[in-house]
Amino acid sequence: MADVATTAVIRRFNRAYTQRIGALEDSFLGVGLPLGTARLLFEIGAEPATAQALRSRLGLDSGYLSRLLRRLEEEGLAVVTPDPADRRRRLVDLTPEGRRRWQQLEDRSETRARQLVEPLSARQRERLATALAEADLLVRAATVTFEQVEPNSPVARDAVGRYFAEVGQRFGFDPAGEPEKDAVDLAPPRGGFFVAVSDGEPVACGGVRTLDDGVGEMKRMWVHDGWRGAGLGSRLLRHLEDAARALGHRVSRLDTNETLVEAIALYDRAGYLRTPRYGDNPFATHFFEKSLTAPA
Amino acid sequence: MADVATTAVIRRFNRAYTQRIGALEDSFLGVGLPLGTARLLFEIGAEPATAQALRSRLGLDSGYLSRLLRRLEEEGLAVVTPDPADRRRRLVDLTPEGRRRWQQLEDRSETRARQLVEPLSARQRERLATALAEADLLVRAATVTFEQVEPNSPVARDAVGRYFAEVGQRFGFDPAGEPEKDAVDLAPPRGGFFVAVSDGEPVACGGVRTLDDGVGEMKRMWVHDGWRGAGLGSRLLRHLEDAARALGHRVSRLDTNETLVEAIALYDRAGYLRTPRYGDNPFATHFFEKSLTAPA
DNA sequence: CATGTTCTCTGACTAAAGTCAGAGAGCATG
DNA sequence: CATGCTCTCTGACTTTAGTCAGAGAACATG
Repeated sequence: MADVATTAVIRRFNRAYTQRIGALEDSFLGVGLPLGTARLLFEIGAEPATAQALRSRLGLDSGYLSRLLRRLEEEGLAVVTPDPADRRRRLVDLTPEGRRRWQQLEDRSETRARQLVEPLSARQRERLATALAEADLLVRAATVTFEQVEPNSPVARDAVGRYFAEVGQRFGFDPAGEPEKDAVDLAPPRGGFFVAVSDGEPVACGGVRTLDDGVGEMKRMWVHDGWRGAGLGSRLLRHLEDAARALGHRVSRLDTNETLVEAIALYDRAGYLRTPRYGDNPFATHFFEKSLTAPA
Repeated sequence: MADVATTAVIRRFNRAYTQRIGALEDSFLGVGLPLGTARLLFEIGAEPATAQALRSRLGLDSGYLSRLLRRLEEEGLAVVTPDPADRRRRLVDLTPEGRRRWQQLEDRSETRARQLVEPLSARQRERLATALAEADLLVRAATVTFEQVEPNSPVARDAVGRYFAEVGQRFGFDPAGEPEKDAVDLAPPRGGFFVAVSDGEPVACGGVRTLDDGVGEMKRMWVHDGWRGAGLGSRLLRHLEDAARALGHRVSRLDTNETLVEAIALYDRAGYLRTPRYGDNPFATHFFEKSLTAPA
């Protein structure tokens, strides 16, 4: 029933908002380009890329994209050059004139947003910003997905690097030698590593490895601090548990440091039970265990 | 600067939200109708209407709408009949089959919304609902506009009826004979009456009349109780002051009852000063006055 | 009841959006 | 270096979306 209420609010909001802000989409109009072309221009401006990447970002047919690019070229707004690394591919970027047009789109969008809040008082604007930021966080968190990656892939190293930085700061964890072990332990066939990426930035990660036959361990669980309180941690944990089951684990263990109180609370909530020390992690002060076969 | 922050939040939200929920728009797809046609179907289903009303709701060209309607008719989804009251007009409604399709769109939208919140915990859903409801209120309030109407038009009577109901309840105001006076006092050339309508419902109203040469009075100021706290009251007041200036008023007066504490606070904030009783309104306990010519 | 107005519809367009089937260049591999 | 694969491009479409200029019926008014 909370469900029904929530979806009703969402839908009510959507109707009203898109009607009023759908106007924002119109901001793509009025720069003398048809919508599709303007959207492409905007996307290139946000991040120059290969034709292929643009196609997947915008979900376009390759023939169609080709024509749109031609049009932008003709208008002197974009340049398409062969990628030196692979000359089948094309690199697309904006010309100075194209960037000027892109800035126009930006300005237009900014103006619309300003017009929207213009009738509101400072306090109301603040309330609106707070509400939208909260909604933004929750919606992003709800739609983020966990991808399995190699532990030594760039995105994984990025995420784990942030994790190390944080635990280094909080309880002096020393990561010496750890990445090398992870590269084997947290990769198939005896482990797995997962990251959640939003807008190109890692926002959470975690891995699972096999300790013993049927016994696994969760490692490197981390959630971006701007993303805490949106349920990413428990989703991550559930995801890791599924992965552990797929690896044949019947029991899952993990350790943590007493300074990570949010993590400890999370493990408690998720049904992990305190257990005596296992292993020789000198930084761990708390140890947990959970059966993965018990009925939820 | 609060401005910049607010617009940044809005734009960040828009990008993320439309990307994820823009999916919601897709819900118009996949029912075997092109987007425009589906949108029309949806609109008819929400409230059957004349072709004219649909045209203005959706902003369509009359020739285009005509063709879209023809298409819905051919597919057996809608019926178009002459309006008995004016046989130039056409009434449009859905057939049972059309209503079934409409329900499909509804279900699809509901499903999307449910999928969105599915990964969230109950508490997070509640937070999301609260945040979106707050944003919804503020955005609606910010985009509502005041329209001048005749004091005895249906929409004005509706709004004033709600006002009377409320002040009747709060301090026993008796509206006997008032509507007849309003019909003259709050209409051009010596007055004006304004309502704000959102989704077909009046959400605020207020009028101005001429007491004396250069002296006006604000009357019937009311804000829907679901809409309080969003700044509608002060916007309404500013709007009425503009109208008063247009009528040549240099001074504006108003009275109110002590039970209406929010209204009193509003008048204080807006620069109205307490003044001795004027007129013979037996229900008024507080009297205010403000110069409309003084520099803001 | 003549005249102007309102409302819907049709015909005749144009531009945008999107699809599909190759062609051709460039790369990767055995 | 032949073969298959990947990536982009072109040509030849179809469908949507939207505009514009009347035509014709129905209403409103003097």
